[in-house]
Amino acid sequence: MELTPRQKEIFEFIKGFIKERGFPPSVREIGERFRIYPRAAFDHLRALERKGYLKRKGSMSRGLKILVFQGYESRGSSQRAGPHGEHLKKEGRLLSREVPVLGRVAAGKPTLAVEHVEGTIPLPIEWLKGKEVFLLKVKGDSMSPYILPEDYVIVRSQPAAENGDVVVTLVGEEATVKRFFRKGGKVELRPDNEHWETLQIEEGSGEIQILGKVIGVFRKC
Amino acid sequence: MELTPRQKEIFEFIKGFIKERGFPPSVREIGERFRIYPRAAFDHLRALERKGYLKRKGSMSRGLKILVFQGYESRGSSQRAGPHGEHLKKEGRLLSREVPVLGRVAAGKPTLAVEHVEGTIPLPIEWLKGKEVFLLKVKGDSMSPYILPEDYVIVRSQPAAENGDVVVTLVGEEATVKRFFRKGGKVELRPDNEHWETLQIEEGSGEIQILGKVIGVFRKC
DNA sequence: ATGTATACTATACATTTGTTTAGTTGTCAA
DNA sequence: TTGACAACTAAACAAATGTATAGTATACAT
Repeated sequence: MELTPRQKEIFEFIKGFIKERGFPPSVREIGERFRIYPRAAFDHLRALERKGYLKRKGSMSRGLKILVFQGYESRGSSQRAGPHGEHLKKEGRLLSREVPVLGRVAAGKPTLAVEHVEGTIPLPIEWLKGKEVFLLKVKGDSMSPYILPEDYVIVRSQPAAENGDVVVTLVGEEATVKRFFRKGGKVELRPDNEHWETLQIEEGSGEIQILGKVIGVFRKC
Repeated sequence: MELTPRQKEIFEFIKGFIKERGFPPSVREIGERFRIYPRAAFDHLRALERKGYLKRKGSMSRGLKILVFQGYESRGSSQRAGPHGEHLKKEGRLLSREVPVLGRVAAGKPTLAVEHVEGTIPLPIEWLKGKEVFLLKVKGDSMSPYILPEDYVIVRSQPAAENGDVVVTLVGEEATVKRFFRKGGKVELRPDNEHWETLQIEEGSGEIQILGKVIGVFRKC
């Protein structure tokens, strides 16, 4: 159920009010803000409740609870409802998922051939929605100073990339993190650190394999 | 200012109430919970406000705003075995904890007086063991390229630092991330980015306040 | 001994606030 | 054209709610 522009306006005001002051606005405060009568504001609250954006608790003053925070749920999307590695909050909402940290990445295998899983780290589930993600502990300083040795990179499994993306690729036996560029028929893997050399490979030669795109960095000092 | 056991009990109830229902309790609801008269509950609210734990907004119904989220002084023990924000694995082992993301940090208060909690992010509990930790979303590029704008820094609450530590300090009204050095009687706050200037302050002048040490960085690309 | 702080009872008052009743106006689809 | 919905006005009611007045009892420090 979508909101009308007016309802959205009012919903945004309520969210902002709570964020700023720590408690929801009263019916009259909403009315004052939009120069409408309490009854009109009240009607809007009922509409917002009917559409599932908030809940009104009985007839309590300021008895509002925001239910929808960003957009909606990705309805019917690929919520990886795996049986393992998920954490439940008391209410039952998913908040984090155990993401595997891969040591070495096996050659040949598509993406997640789990030769060496060094452990797992819980990550916020919002950052993983609908994605197949793994972590990699970075060894070299080829992407310094953007990514430093010992950093964990959060990698989204995907077999292709766009110009400028930071990718994890399998060159020979080793997994490396580089910046990806395609120029004409050639693929370039550029390090951010100038002390390292750019790799140039013919496209489609099969010499490299893109494992995924770096969508985050995790540094534990 | 420490809370009495009774005040702590009531403060915990208020925090739990907000977390569960989305809005603060009324004076009478507090009274009913503890079987005391509205006036007694009201007195407790005034005590909690006087001690800086919450703020009452005028005479508005449920006009409460929590200011202090994590325990009091971390004198001695620290492990906040709070009932909220923790995730349990199916076997019952703790793996992650919801860590608050602070927007602005209030001046004056010891360490953890919080103006705006923008949300929470689950972090691996092993990284937080025995520490009092919060997150801060970085705004400027003064620590670039080590820390970039929009990065989250993981901050361990502590009132002092050692040379070379990256710290979060309160200079005037604003919280800034800089590298800390002490030389003779002067404190230096150096940015990694040369385009920014080093701040020099007399030690013990009270002009700056160390909020904590950066123990991690979180980048969502 | 006196003052201050905590923690409460009991009643009362004045708003604040959610909600009701009773309508109007405009849009848009069946 | 009829009906549903959105978006409102205007006034009123009853309940919820913050707060004041006026006290009691206990603990602790000066």
